[in-house]
Amino acid sequence: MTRLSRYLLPTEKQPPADAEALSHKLLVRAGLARQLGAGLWTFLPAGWRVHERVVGIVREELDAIGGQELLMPVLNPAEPWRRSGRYAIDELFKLSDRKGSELVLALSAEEAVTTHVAQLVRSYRDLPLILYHFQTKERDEPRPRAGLLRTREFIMKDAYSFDVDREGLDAAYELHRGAYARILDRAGLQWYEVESDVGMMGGFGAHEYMAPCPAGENDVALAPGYSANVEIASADAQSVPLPPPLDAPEPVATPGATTIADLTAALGVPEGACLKAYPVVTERRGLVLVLVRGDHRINDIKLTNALGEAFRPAREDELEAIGPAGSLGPVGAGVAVLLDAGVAAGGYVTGANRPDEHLRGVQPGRDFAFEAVDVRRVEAGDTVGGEPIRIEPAIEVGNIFKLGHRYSEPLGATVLDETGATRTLWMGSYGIGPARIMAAAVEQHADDRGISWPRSLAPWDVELVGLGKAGTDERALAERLYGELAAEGLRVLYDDREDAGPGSKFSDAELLGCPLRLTVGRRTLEAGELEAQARRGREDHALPLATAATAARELWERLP
RNA sequence: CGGGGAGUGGCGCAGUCUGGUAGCGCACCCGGCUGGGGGCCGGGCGGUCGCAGGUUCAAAUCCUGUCUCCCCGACCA
Repeated sequence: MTRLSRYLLPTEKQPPADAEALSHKLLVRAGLARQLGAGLWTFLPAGWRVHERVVGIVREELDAIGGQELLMPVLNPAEPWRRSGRYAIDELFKLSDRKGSELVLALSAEEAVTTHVAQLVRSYRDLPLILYHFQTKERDEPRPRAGLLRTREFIMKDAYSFDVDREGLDAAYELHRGAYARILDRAGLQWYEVESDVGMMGGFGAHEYMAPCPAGENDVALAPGYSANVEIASADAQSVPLPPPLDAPEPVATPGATTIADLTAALGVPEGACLKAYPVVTERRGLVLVLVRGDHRINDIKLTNALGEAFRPAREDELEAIGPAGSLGPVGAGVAVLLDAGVAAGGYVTGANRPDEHLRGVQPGRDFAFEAVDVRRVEAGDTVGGEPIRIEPAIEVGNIFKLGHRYSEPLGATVLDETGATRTLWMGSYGIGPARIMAAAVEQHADDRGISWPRSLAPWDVELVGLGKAGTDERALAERLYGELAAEGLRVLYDDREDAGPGSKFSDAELLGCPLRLTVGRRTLEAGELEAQARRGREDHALPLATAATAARELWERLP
């Protein structure tokens, strides 16, 4: 019997002073988690129960697609990380042992799993293979934040697929998409699968699983039939009213005007009729001028992808070749020009590359050559396929990547195929964060009284609140009911505390958020009915005492 | 890494400007009452004021350094 009087469930009336995110406040207040240091969290007993319920769901669905669970160490030799090139990652914790051997704390397990597979799997007949584990990940985050949402140490389920060919990888990827959909549905989350950036070393295809909530760190762009991380989202080109075309660019004096806002004020044209010039420098291309419409913003990730390499903003001294900052333009710039696809044909106001002067009537193609790119940040109100886009904050609870040969190549994971030829394995990697699923569930379902767990994640199915003093008839009834509920297969938490009044017990139950609350007090005996309240919506039900346990189970089964 | 804020009992805070016996609420312990929405009465325990150095007759308070935590941004393979 789980008695609250003997259970470590330290609830608080007030949230931690420095907590900002709702899930951070509630997980602490409800006694589920406590912080040990920046980005370092302890799951208290009740919180760990929730975490392990998420783990159970993930495990079932991974096993169902043929995944095999194993366990690889957190502490890794540095050598395979050097071979894969990931030793250079800043987020990677590095250390050495007493002999001076270099070690790292794994931030995921591609190196470990690929090293093993390279040794153990030599034939195409051993494939396809999906391996996964639940293991602690260590990441030297520049800024941990928002309670459990971004931590330096966390448990992740990471799965890895191995196939002889691209088709095999595609099939494994699709299996995981199905499993992830089932996992997140079962966890009771609202979620989106979005296209995502593959990162600098990621591979060639990736999706993220996003649970919308205010504390989310990512923005997702959503429209009917479209969902993408804002990092890579694209939108239709919009039209903007432009002045009548000119036969040739015409200089205009713009004393002191160095920003788009200055220009619209000085010339009486809308922001969208100006072109903003952003000078950047890359290793291969050198100085490049990137142009977007004046009312648009550059998306750094899209620009990096368009360039195919990293970039940095040009320094003041590097601009002298073109013109003064504040009046940069493409005409006669003498450097390569990238033009955002959001710029429709027409005449625009641009910098003249001379102080206090701009050009109007500048037409892309006629007055300067350019390379067309899509580098602008999508904004709410943009359209895609004619449908309006909305942008929502969301927390990333999972991601899947097609890695290809990214790790199998450097770590030598190959097999012989049916013709005896050596084939480099095609890999995929698939992550999911149980603690983030937990926090997202809190964020999505909480109300002003506390957490409201979906049935699938709740630490207990039922919280049985016993009122009155120990030794009374109502307490005897409560203890008898506990046994009957357990016999119905329900997990029950019994609030038997002597030192808490009814108000405290109800408040704590609502804070903790078990789906069903049953109250046993003097009234229960007098009325011959058991009061049941569903946490979600706080709807009351009266259950006939004679069949209360069965009725409670049936009621519970109808809850979300 | 840039900007901002905070470290005073388990939690939330006041006191710092203007140096002079370290306080409040909750929690906790003991006793009693109460028993369907964080209840009441009485009595208690608990703090080298993050750390180090300095100024001073005297430092939570002033000065210097340092550590830690939070928020915004950058970053996030």
